[in-house]
Amino acid sequence: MARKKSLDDGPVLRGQILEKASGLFYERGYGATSIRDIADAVGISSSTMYHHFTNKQDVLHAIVSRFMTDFVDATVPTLRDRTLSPTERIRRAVRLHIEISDDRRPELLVGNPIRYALDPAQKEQGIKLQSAYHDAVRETIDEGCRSGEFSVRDVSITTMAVLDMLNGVREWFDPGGTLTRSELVGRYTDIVMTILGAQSPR
Amino acid sequence: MARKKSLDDGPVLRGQILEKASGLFYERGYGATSIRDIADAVGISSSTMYHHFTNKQDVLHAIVSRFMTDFVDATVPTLRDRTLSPTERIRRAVRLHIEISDDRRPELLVGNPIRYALDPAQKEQGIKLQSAYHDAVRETIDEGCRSGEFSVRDVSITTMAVLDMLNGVREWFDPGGTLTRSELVGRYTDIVMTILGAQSPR
DNA sequence: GTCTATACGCAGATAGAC
DNA sequence: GTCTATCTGCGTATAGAC
Repeated sequence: MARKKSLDDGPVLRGQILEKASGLFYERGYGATSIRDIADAVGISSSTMYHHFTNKQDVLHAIVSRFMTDFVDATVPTLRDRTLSPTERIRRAVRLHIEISDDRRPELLVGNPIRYALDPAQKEQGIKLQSAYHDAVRETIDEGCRSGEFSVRDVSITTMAVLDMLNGVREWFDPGGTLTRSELVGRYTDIVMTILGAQSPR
Repeated sequence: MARKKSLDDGPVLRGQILEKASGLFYERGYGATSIRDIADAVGISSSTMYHHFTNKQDVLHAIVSRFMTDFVDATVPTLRDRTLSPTERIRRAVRLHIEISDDRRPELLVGNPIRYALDPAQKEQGIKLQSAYHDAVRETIDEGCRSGEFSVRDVSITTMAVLDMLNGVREWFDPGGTLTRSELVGRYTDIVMTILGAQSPR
């Protein structure tokens, strides 16, 4: 207690802005959401927005950047954990990928406008983070092939196929439907293991 | 020859508008492209745009609708062709899916803003077309399972996994890269057959 | 650090002549 | 069927007081 308000409220408000902004971008799209909309949702004036972010693009970038950093931090260490077998690492990554995609769906889907809305430097940063994850998956699959646990014809193409499969889930999975998330994870883990030609299906 | 200009130019101009519009939407995004931008690209005035389309949303809808109709027309008859084995039907569908996605990439990616930019009725039409394709794939896989050609645990989930894998290609495949399109089709066909547990890799 | 007020531009869309 | 001219609103972004 007794923390100074000024040292705390800034970050807190910034977080609130990002939260409301991702929700609005998710619902209406980036282009259809105005700075005023976000300010209204947070309960501040639109000019206050410009005190915390330089412009609307910066808000988008902050959302994407934070999400992707969190995603990489959550997955890459597991994929790089040499105390686990490649099979086990991939199994865990499949679960994490699906769970994070589901937990933070708004932030994730906000990524769609990235193609147009971010400037080259911002886009570059996103691509770097994405590559860190992709590379970790690719190298794990490669390692599994060399150890004999996996068997695939082309590691790079197979990696992209697996990642696209996992990324697609966010577009159609309904958390309120009859298929539970953990069942989905189970099914997808099996499919991924089949693609990788895993020897021991368990 | 000797066709009346007035009977021909309308449709032609409409087609030109759709072509330029999909290119611009693809490059800059739907939100960042104005009616004036499209009109300038075609070489007409912005008000002429409103003679051919009721509004900007209508232009987007026309692009998406035309593309999806063509896609369904190209794939579903093959998937429903009972003179072919399920294996052969899926193989052809994989090829068509990848080739059409590549040939008409701008129109396809324009689909991204659909989530926000189209009204419910327009969205509904798109979903219906998409379902026609998805259902055809699902039923072909199901038929292959019943005939013993395929073996999967859950037909619906496997169908989504396969479709997501195929849809992902458009995001990363570079037609000018070292991997040729036909090699890609070959690799993806193999992967799909692996997922489906196809007996004869042929 | 937050506000009110406002500049400024551009977008979608329409009116009405030819 | 195409144009020129124009309306109208909204969005980003800033100035400057408190």
